[in-house]
Amino acid sequence: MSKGPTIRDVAARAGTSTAVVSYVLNDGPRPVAPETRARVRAAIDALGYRPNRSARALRANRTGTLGLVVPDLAKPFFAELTRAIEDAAFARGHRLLVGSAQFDAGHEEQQLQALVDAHVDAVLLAPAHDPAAALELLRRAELPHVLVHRTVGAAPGVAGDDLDAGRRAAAHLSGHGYRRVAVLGAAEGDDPVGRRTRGALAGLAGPPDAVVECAFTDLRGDAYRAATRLLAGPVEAICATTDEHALGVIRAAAEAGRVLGTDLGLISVDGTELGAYLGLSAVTTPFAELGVAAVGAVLDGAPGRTVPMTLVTRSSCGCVAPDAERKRPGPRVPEEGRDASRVRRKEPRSLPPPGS
Amino acid sequence: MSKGPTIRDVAARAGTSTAVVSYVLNDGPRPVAPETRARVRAAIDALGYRPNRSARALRANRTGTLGLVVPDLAKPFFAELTRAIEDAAFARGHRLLVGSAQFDAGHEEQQLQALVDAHVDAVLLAPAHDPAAALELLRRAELPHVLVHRTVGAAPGVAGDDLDAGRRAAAHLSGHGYRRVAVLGAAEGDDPVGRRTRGALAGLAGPPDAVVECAFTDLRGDAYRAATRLLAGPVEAICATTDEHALGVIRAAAEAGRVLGTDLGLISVDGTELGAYLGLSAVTTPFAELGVAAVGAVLDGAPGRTVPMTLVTRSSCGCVAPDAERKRPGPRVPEEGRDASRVRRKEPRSLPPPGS
DNA sequence: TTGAAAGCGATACCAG
DNA sequence: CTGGTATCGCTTTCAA
Repeated sequence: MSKGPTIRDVAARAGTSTAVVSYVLNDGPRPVAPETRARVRAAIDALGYRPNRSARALRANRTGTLGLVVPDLAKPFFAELTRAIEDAAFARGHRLLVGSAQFDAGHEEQQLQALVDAHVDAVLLAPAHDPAAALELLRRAELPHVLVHRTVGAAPGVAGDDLDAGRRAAAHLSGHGYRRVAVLGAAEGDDPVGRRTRGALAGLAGPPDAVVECAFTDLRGDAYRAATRLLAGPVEAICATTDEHALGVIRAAAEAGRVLGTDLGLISVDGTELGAYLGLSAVTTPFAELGVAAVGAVLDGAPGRTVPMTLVTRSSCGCVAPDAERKRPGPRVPEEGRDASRVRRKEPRSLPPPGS
Repeated sequence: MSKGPTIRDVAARAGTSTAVVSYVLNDGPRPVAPETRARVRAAIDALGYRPNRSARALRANRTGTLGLVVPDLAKPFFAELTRAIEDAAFARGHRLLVGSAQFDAGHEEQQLQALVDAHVDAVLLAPAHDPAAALELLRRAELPHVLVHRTVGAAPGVAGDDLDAGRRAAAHLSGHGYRRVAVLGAAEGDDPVGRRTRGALAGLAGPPDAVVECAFTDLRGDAYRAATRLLAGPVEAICATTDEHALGVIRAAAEAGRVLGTDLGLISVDGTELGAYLGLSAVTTPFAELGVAAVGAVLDGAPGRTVPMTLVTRSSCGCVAPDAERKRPGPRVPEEGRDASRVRRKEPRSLPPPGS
C-alpha cells in the first residue's frame, strides 16, 4: 500500500537532486553545502524516509549483513558466542544472518552457500570439523571471512588461547594439591579440545591419572560415562576441557554422591554463564571481546588473533565454599601461583576408598 | 572481482531471452517449452549461475529472509527456540536474521526497526515485555508477523498451552503424593509464567504451600533465593514455571544437600535440553513443531495456534531413579525406591494419565 | 557544489 | 511460447 518515500521524494521536497541526497546519506563521495545538507536532512525526517537496503545492496554491492555459522546454536557455548557476535555486529550497524549446522558438514556447507547467495558482506564461521572445504568455498566466493573459536593454518581466525587455557586450568588443580587428576578431552586434534588437552597435560604438576577421549558430538554423554568410571577409582580431581564435558562430570558426581569442590575437584575451560551458575570454576572465554574481535577482523580487515582467557574460580575446584560463593561476589581468587597458599581444602576430606 | 555470471549470460548461452530464464528460474509466471527449459537449465549449471538476491529483492520486493527477535539469545530456552526457527526457515528456503534484545525494550525496538529496514519478508517476535508497541511498529510497517512463546489479544501468536502445561506439571507432583508444594512463578501477568503459575495453582490437589513471585530478568537468581528459603521449611516439592526457575532450585537443593526426586520433588515447564540433561522432569515445549508453526504462520498466513506440550518425566520429580534414568530410556514409570533413603515422599502413586 | 543520467540484475508486462 | 524492455531505488560518474 503506502510504498514509503524514496530518495526521489526526498530530493523533490528538498528542492535538489537524488545525487545530493545520496551524498548526504552516505556522507560522500562528494561534499554538500551545509545549508543544502540541512534541507535534505529536514526533508528526510519530515517524510520519515528510510533508504531501501535492497536497492543499495544491488547498486553498492554491500548488504550491511554478516553471516555466522555455528555447529549448534542450541549449545550454551555457541549460543553465548552468537549473542556476542550479534551484539558486536549490531553495534557496528550490521545485521546478522545465523545458521546452525547441527554438527553436520553437509549442512554447514549449505548454510555457507546460502550466505554467499545472500551476498553477506562477510562470513564468520565456527567450524565443527576440519574447515578446509569451507575455507575453499569462501575463498572462491572472494568473501571476507574469519574462523572463530577454531583456527587452522594461516586462515584468519579469532579464538581463545586454548593451549594456555588448558595449562592454567590444570595448573590450578595442581595448585590445590590434587594429585590424582584426570583430563577429559582429546590428546590429538588441532581444535580447541585438542589444544586444551595438551595444555592441561603440560600444566599438571605430575603425570595425569588418566586422559579420556571424548568425541565431538556428544561431549556431555562421553564425559558422563568417563566420569562415572573414573569416580569408581581413586581420582581426586577432573580437568574438563569444555563446559559440556564438565556438565557430564557434574551429573556423574551428583549421582555418585560426590560434592564438587569437596569430594571432587573440577575445573573446565569455556566459562559459559551456565557453568558459572552451577558453580563451575573455569578458564573463561571473553565472549564480548571475542565477538568484537571477530567482527573487526572481517569489517576492518583486522588480523585474526587469539584472545586471552581468564581463570574464574568458583566452588567446583574447592576455591570457594559452595554455599559461600554467592555471598561473596568480591575479588576473584588470584592466579594459579597463589592458589595453593590461599585456599587449601581445609581438612582434605577423605576421598572414598577405591572400590567402595 | 570476478563478477559472476548474470541472467543475461545465461540467456545468451541458452540462446534465449532473460525473460525466459526468469520464467524457468521462478517456474512462472509464463510457461516455458520443455526443450527451452532444458537448454536454460544446462546453461545455468554450465556457468554455475547463482541469481543475485539483491536484485531480486529490489525488483520482486521479497528478500527470502525472515527476522527473529528474542529477549536473550544466550538463554537456553531462547537458544533452542532460535535453532528450531532457523531450522524451519532454512527448510523453507529462507534465511534468518537474528536479534537479541538483551531484555531491553529499547533494544528490542531497535532490532525490530533494523529488521523492517532490512526488508525481511516477515518478523517473528518473542517479546520480553508487553508487545503492544512492537506490534504497532510491525503493523505500521505492514509486515507479516507472529508472536512466539507469548501471545496477546488478537495478534497472531504461536505458543505452548501454558495454562494446561502448568496444570499438568502441578498435577503430576500431586499425583506423586507430594502435599506441601510450592509454586515458583507469578500469579499475575498475561505471559507464559503467569499462565503456567495459574495453571499450576489449579492443578494442585490441595492449596499450595507457597507461591513465590520471581522477576522476569533474573529468574534463576530469584528462584535460587526463594528455594533456599523454602528448603528451610517443610516444603516437599517445588513446581517451577520455567527451566530457569528450576536451575535456581537445583542449585539451592544441591547446596542444601537435598537430592532431587528423593529429598525434594521438582518439576518445571519448558523442557530445554539442558534441563533434560540435569534430570529435570518437565512439561516440555515441542520446539521443532513450534518453529514450523511460527514460520508457517508468517509464510503461509496460517493462523496462530497454541501447541500442546508434553510431560516428560525424569528423576527430579521422583519418577525415575537418578542413576537408573540413563540406563533405561524406555517408558518412564514411577518405581518403588530400591533403598530406604529414597522414601521421603508420602505415597508413591502412579502417574496421572498422560494428557489428563 | 550540484544534477542528469547510466546502470546494478532480475522480474514480468505486453506484444509478437 | 518467446522476447524486448520498462522498472525497482539507489550510487556514482561526468559535465556544468
